[in-house]
Formats: sequence, C-alpha cells, structure tokens
Amino acid sequence: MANDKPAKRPRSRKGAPGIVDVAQRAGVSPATVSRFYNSPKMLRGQTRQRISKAAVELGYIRNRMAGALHSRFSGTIGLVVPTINNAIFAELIEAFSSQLQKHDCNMLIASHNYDLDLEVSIVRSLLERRIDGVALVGHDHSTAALEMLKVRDVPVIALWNYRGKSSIPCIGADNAAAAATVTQHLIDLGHTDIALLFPNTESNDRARDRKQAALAVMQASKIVVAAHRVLLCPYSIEVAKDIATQLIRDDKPTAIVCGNDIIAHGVIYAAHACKLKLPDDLSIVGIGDFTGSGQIEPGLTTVRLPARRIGQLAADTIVKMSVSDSAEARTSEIKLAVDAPLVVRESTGRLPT
Amino acid sequence: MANDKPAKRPRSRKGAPGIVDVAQRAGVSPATVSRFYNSPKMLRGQTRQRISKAAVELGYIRNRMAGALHSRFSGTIGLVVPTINNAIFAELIEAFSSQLQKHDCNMLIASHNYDLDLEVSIVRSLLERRIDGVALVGHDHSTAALEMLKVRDVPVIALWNYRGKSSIPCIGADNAAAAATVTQHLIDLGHTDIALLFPNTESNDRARDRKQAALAVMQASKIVVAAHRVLLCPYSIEVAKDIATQLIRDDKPTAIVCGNDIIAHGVIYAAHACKLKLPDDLSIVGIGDFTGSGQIEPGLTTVRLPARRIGQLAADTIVKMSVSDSAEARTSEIKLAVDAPLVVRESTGRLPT
DNA sequence: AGTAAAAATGCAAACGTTTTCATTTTTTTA
DNA sequence: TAAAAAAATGAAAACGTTTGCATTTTTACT
Repeated sequence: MANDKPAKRPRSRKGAPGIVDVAQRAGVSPATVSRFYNSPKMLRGQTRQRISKAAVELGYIRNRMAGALHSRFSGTIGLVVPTINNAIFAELIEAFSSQLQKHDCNMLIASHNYDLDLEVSIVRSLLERRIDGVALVGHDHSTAALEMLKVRDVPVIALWNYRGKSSIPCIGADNAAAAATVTQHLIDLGHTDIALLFPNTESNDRARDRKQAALAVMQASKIVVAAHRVLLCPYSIEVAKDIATQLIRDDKPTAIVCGNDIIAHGVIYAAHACKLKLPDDLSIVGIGDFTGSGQIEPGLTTVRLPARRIGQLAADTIVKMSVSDSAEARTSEIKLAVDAPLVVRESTGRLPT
Repeated sequence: MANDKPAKRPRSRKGAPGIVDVAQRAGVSPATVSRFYNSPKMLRGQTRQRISKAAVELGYIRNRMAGALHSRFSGTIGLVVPTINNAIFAELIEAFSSQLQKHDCNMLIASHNYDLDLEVSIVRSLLERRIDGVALVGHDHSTAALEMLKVRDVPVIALWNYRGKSSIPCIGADNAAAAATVTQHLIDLGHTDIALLFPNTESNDRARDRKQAALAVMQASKIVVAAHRVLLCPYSIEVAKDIATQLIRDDKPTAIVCGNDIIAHGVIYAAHACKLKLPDDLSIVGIGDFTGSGQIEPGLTTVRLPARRIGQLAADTIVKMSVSDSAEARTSEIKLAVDAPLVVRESTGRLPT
C-alpha cells in the first residue's frame, strides 16, 4: 500500500485542541496564547479578544500539567488532615478549599488517621504531583516528611494549633489556652470533682496540649485529679457515650472536661440516657464549638475554634508563600493566633452547695 | 569577566534530581528507570535493586506531571460534592479518598454548594488538571459540565443516588425507596398527621426523589397532606430546630419525616426544648443514619445509606474505568444499587389510639 | 554447545506548555 | 514627523517524563 507509514498517529486524548491550535485559529503565536492565560494584561485588547474567541470556538481547555512542567507552578495545594470523616475538621477543610478556589488553585487532600508513617507516604505522593505548598494539621509530624518538603523548598504551614515556638509557620488557636479556659470555667463554678475524657495524645499535639493545660489549671487551683478521673476516649460519639455511661453509673463526678465537642456530645447523650438533669447533676464542657453544639439540649458550653477563619487564612497564606520567590517569604516566621472565645451555654452550672 | 555567560542556569526547583540522574547513578537508561516505576515486573531483580538504591540515595521523587504529559494518566481523580462541611458526605469523601490512595491515586475535591454554574467551572478546573476521571454527587448537573467531560472522554460517575434510568453510570442507594421506607414505617405505626421537612429540591435530585416518594407513599395510603405540613428546611441543625420549634408550638403533628438526619437531629433538639416526650408526643424519622444518629436520645429511626460502601465502590469503579482503554468500559452502563435498610430506633412509636 | 524464542534494555521522539531573547509594532517625546 | 522608549509579539529552547521500536541479553529447547 501507499500509506502504510505512520497513518496519522491517533493522539491520546481525542485530539483535543492544544495551545497551538488556538494560536493558529487566532492568528497569533502559541506564546501569545500562553500569555493570554498567564498575564493577560500584557496583551492588546484586540489580541485578547481574538484569542478568547478562538479558544471558545475550539473548546480549548488548557493543560496545566504541561504548564507546570516548565513553570514551577502547578496551581495545586495539598492539605493533610488526620481525618475527613469527622466533624472536627469539616469546616476547616471546606473553608480552605473554597478560599483556594478563589485563588484559582485546586486542593489535593488526604487523611492519615493519626498515623504518621502514612503521613510520610502521603506527603511523598503530594510531592510527586508537585504541589505548590502544603498545609498540615498540627505540629506532630515525622521528620522524614518535613525533611522532604524542606529539601524541595515547598512551603509548609501547620494548621489548627497555634504554638509560639513552632519551627514552621502556623495558623490556629492556642489549644492549651482553650482547654485552660473551659477548665477554669468549671472551677469558677465551684467544681472540684472533675473527670477528663481525652483521646490518645500520642502524635496528636492538639489533644496533648489540651489535656496538659486542663491538668495544669486544676493543679493551679489545688485540685487533685485522681488517676481514675482521667479517661481515654477516642473521637467518637458512640464510644464517648459508652464510657460516659459507665463513668456516671460507677462514680459520677460533678463535671467533665471533654477533649472536644464530639466527645462532649456523646457525654450529653449518656447523661440523658442515665436520666441525669443537666447541668444540675453534671456539668459538661467541650472544645471546638462544632456544628450542633449550640443546638444540642442542653446547649454545650465550649470554646469556639474559628475553623472557617483558620481555613481562609491558611489558604491565603500558603498561596502567598508559594508564589513568593524570595526564600525568606517561603519560610517566613508567619505565626497567626486566632482567638478562641469561651461560649457559655446551658451544659454547665454552679455546683450546688 | 570571564564567566559572564549563563553562569549555570539555576534550575527551578533546587536542582532536584530527575530521572536521568537516577539512571546515571544506577548505570541504566532513563527508560529503564521509568519502567521501574510503571511496570517493575518488566525489570530484572538485579536492575530493580540498583535503581531502587540510586533513587533512595538521591532522594528522587518522580514528577507525575511530566509523566502525565505523555502517558495520558495523571493518577488524579476528581470528586465534586455539594458540600464538605456537612456530615452528609463526610463519610463518603473519606471512604472515596482512602480507597483511591490504595490505587495510588490522589483525590482532587471541590464543592459547589448546590450551585450548578459553579460546578461547571469546577469541572473545567479539574479538566485543566487532566484528571483521569470524576465522581459527581447526584444526577442534577449542568449539561455544559457533562458535555465537557464527554468530549474529552473522561469517565464520569454519579454518586449517592441510584437511578435505574440514569444516563451516566451511577452508584448509590435508591433515595426514593429510602424515603418511602421511613414514611411507610410511620404509616404502619398508625400516623396520619405527618409533617415533612425537606430542603430546596431544585438542583438536588436526592431531596427531590425523597420528597416525592414520601408524598407518594402517603397518597397511596389515602393520607392527605395539607400544604402547611410540607415545610422547607435547609440542611442545618440550627434552622431545623427553629422551624420544628415553631411547628410544634403552632400545630404539632404526630410525626415528622425529615429530609435527612441533619434535619432530624435539629427536630429532636426542638422536641427536647419543647419538653415533648419522644416518641409518645412525636415520632421522628430521618434519612441517612449519620454519625450520632444511633447515640442521640432517643435514637433516631432512619434508613441507613451505606456511605463508606458507596465511596469504596465508587473509587474502585472510576479507577477501573479510567485505566480501561476500551471506549465501552469507560462509558459502560455500570449501575450499582446498594441497600438502604430501615433502622428502627426509639424516635418512633405507635400512635396512641 | 547452538539456535530460537523470550525477556530486558536502550534510543530518541514525542507530550503541550512556558519563558528568554530577539524582533516588530505602537506610543511617547522632542 | 522623526527618533527614542515602551509595549506587544514571535521563535525556539527547555521542562522531565513515557513509549514504540530496535537492539542486546538471557533463557529455553534440541
């Protein structure tokens, strides 16, 4: 046959139009089309219109991967959270994602379930996608992950928990202070028989800071906390309810400090199940002010962690860091502490004397 | 000066090692290194070891964007949900994401808040990142978005709501049947004065299917539903509580069908606030069986939508579709209906006669 | 041991952009 | 209105992989 040479190499993706097709149709060079997308103000209005028209007619969708290959920017930011499933970070994730969209960035998210080894492989996988920056929840991270990021000069930011002495930029509320606030609130109400329900504090700096602060505040008020008053409880309404039920039946304290609102919800349900009268029989405080904490009956006294605000600030910050090319701005000592105000509702009351 | 020619063009990313550096150090060709990652079994064990060693020593992290440029696969899947913030999709997202990780894929997620126009721009943005496939929640989508995907031959899958006559592959529970189930349950208990709390059904096929089915079931039992018994209520515990409080005070029905568990939680709280005795004074059903629905007091009667299962199946399916190169497999008529069993708890009771 | 078949590997041409530098066009200034 | 300055555009060389094809090495079979 005549034409048994390369027939017409079928392009991978349906021969979708590329930048050169657009350029051709608009009667300009590919470079100009590229500029149309990356720095439009560099073009004349007339040229812009021609290109815009051509792009629409062709149904052109640019290939950011090809762009990223050369330009150092992928327009993608990573977010690594312990869990997505839980109410804990839902608002944060949503806010972070929405704000990124405004910056024309996409979010690559992954969860590691408090497993730091898994976090390493997640970070690696994000790096393979050449993310422009990454936000990690908390301060407990494997050095391997941090090192990979540092070597590649990828901006990192720690979210959620503010720590003045953090080695990386961070945005969040002072979790220790938050726990101190609610605990002090109970003490101010006259409680001394206080139980603590906290999750495993290993590789969870938020929980660790909170628990430590709660205990410190008690100690400062000369309140001794018996060992059996400090209970381990995961972030699960179900388990929290079980543990609290047990606690109430066995040896009810007059107040309970919960590691977060999730646990507190479980405790409130347990109290209902045990026919307790809240807050008379038992005062309960949480940390976080999650969805529903204001509506649950009785309303949960807690401390508000402004998740939305943190998410937005974080998105703005990480984007700013990633576009900045001065090494200093990418590693800068940015540290933002957002307020975590006490929200007093009906789940706490003065200890009847 | 002598060396004022291009000094040594500082490579963009810190001169991070590339595939050729690894190849050189391992004494093989770049092609072989590439194969090491993409089809390891094609290499001899010995070669594999040499490359592995070289890669580790160099701290090499491959560039998937560069790869995707040539290979048609980006290893990235998109997930588009109405909202991340809410308990509604949390479990689905988590499951989808985790399962994707097992396939060595990353998840690009975005939310549009029930705004179909925003969905279009989200899909576009995902397409710019050359996702290998995308999962969309529900069946209501702008044709523009669907068209873009079809033109580019990107596998799509509709999640959450099963519909036998869907035009695209779908995995989910039959939402209409789910609503019918809980409604019938109330009818079986003798209720006839039933109120409905549902969100806006525009561009929300789940809500639409549910509401319609609930009404149909009532009609089938010759129960007439007065207009003032059908209330509009967003997916918000807070608003649901307000609306339910109003409803209870004004003209309490004997039972309420809630558009989903979120709303149901709000209604339960409202009942508590109004000092109602559940389920004697009021029976409440939800749809979804979200976190907490089993622990809330009284336990919520609802229908379980197996979010985790759907998420996993969806991830497996979309990955399979994307790797398949037969056009048929990418568009195949895959339709999976997962069971949505009724879960009877204490929020519903027989109507006292 | 020799040959055929199979398995590994190397070569080099893509992939679709961005960007530097040079060139052309437009605007400003004298 | 010509020259200078500024702005817009074009040409072509990257960017870091993957993959079809050719070549070499290994294995299997007489």
